[in-house]
Amino acid sequence: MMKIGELSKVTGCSVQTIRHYEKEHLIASAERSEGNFRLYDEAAVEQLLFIKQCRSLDLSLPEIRQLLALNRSPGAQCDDVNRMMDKHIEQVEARIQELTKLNEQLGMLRRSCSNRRTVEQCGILRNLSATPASSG
Amino acid sequence: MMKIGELSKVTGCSVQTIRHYEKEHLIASAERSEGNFRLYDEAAVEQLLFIKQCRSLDLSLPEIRQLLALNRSPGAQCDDVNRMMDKHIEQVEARIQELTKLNEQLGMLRRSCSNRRTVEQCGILRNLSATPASSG
DNA sequence: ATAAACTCTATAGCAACTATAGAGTCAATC
DNA sequence: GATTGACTCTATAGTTGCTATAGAGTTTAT
Ligand SMILES: [Zn+2]
Ligand SMILES: [Zn+2]
Ligand SMILES: [Zn+2]
Ligand SMILES: [Zn+2]
Repeated sequence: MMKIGELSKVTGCSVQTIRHYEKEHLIASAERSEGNFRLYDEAAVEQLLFIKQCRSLDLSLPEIRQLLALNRSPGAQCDDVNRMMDKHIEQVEARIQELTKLNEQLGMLRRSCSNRRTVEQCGILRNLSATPASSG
Repeated sequence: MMKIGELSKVTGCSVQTIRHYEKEHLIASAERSEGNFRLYDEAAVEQLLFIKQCRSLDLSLPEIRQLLALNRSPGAQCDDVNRMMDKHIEQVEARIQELTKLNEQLGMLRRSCSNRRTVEQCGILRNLSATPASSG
């Protein structure tokens, strides 16, 4: 059994993050030592690494909670997992599109200014001030 | 002079958002009526539209505050504006790259499961559980 | 006995809002 | 003139996934 500091080192999650996950019910309340310190075993390490892996894929804590629940009910079908992943992928792709469009607009705006002008003639500020044209 | 509700309608910013911008010093404290209602003129409309335009480009409130300050000091050079825009564009591009990579990983993961399996054999959950391989 | 290193709980902060509660204002109707 | 309804006011809490802090207790070493 290890204390929270060691679990933190082993998994690369900060101590506060681990406590945060406990509060959010992503990991079970740990056993406690006589002095009220949290005690963890190998299963906790694995679960925390699972969570970390999910977070690196930008899955939300509620999504991870759902995956963990499915993981615990082995009779369940994969459909739920797949639906969630599809939705998540959709959102990531939508965000990429948004940002790509944004990037184009920023590029155009940036090109409207050359250095060594004073702000009065600044194309950037002028374009920002202009009433936004119809988006066509 | 108009009250906050009309300013909200004209600009498409919510009433709370307008009050929030005031608290954050993006717009000046408005004049008040006898009954303590905020009163706005056309200049307020324009400034709010400027802010809205900046927000649609994902500029942060501090960045917008800086642009507004530059806008008010006409002798200033464009360099500051440009530096900020370049940095902002950099960050947007970095985020796009991150998300694109993420999207690839999610796609691979998603393909590791076909429907109508039970969770025990689920490729997604198994891959999430596996200790993350070196990223090569 | 004392210090260092660790842990505990509870709370506040981040970003840019959104939502709510409880109270006050204003114009119109009965 | 009392009441309704629409509007506004301030202050506060919630969103997301943490991070940082304060103040106290525990453990280990000297
Ligand atoms: Zn998601
Ligand atoms: Zn310029
Ligand atoms: Zn920025
Ligand atoms: Zn599956």
